[in-house]
Amino acid sequence: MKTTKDNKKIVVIVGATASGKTGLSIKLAKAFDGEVISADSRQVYKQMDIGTAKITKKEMADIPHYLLDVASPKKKFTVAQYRKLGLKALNNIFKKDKLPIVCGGTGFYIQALVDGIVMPEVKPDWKLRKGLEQKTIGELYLMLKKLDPKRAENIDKNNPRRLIRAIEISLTIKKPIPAIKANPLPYPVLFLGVQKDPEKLKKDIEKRFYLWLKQGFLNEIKKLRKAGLSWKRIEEFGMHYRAFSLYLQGEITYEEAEEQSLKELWQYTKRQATWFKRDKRIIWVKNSAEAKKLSKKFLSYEK
RNA sequence: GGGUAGGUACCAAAGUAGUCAAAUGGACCUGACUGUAAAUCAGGUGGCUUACGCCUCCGGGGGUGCAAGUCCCUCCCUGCCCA
Repeated sequence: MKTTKDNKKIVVIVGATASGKTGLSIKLAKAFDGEVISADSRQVYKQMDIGTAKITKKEMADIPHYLLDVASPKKKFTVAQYRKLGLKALNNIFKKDKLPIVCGGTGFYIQALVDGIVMPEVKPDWKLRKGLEQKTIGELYLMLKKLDPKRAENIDKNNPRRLIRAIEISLTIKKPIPAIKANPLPYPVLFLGVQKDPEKLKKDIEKRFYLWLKQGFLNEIKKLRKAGLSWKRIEEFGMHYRAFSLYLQGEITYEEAEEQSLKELWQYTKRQATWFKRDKRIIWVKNSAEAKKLSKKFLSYEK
């Protein structure tokens, strides 16, 4: 089946980590002549393969993939860049008359791309941040209120990270702050969610985690270090990257690192679930057959 | 056997007479998330109740006292030190 120029559609695959999104994306891509746009905030980085469960060349089975390895782990990658590159990839795929399959676990990225958030690119200003970090959240809030009353209205007042970023943005793009407006893609989108029994999911996460370790996850971290990343930066990647950085620095034991990783991996899947739960467009499927059926139906009608 | 420190809610750990259903951290649950998102943040976590409130609770038992997690006696248990 082929999509045609005037029949542009998008399939989105979401789900928890280790739920089987990747496998499904390949199946759908093969069945419906698609190409994959990854939506994963850590797989965008080069040199982070094992710990991000990045799809391998072999697994790709010649299906083109986008938004993988597009950034240096030294530099911060943001949603704004994701959206920009994602849009480009989308057009690329449409140009080839193929079906774009957006697949990943970073709900925020998917939202930015598909539902559209217009945002100017603002690079992190480390000096600024360092200064702001000294302030209390009350002070930060007041500051933001002065700079951008509108943004201050609906920001989480207790969240220093968001406060700082908001200030940073309004300071560098000067006034007036562009109202962030939703700018959804003008194409029909099918949202598929890969569902897995929680018990099974937990087991699979664990299994995959130990596989990473066996595949040399520790070496991956060491390589990142050699490439010049600070421990602090590696810790920012979170979860097992943080836990094992701590271990390699001698701050916690290996066992503690394992335990902490597993714990945080699970907490992460719960956060993902919370995020996806509220998106009522997502149709939850239990297997690829179901997904194929739904996709077929979705793709068969003309726009 | 002697000495000593301790036994507090799922865990760790404050509290040493009233303002304690009991600080704080973790874990867990629920949730927010339109600019670091694998990040960050919020709320909840003895029982019943919409709520006011009521009941149960700080190793066991017994006291003192208007009032006890907090004081006294005793028993049990744990750590450490000396035998």
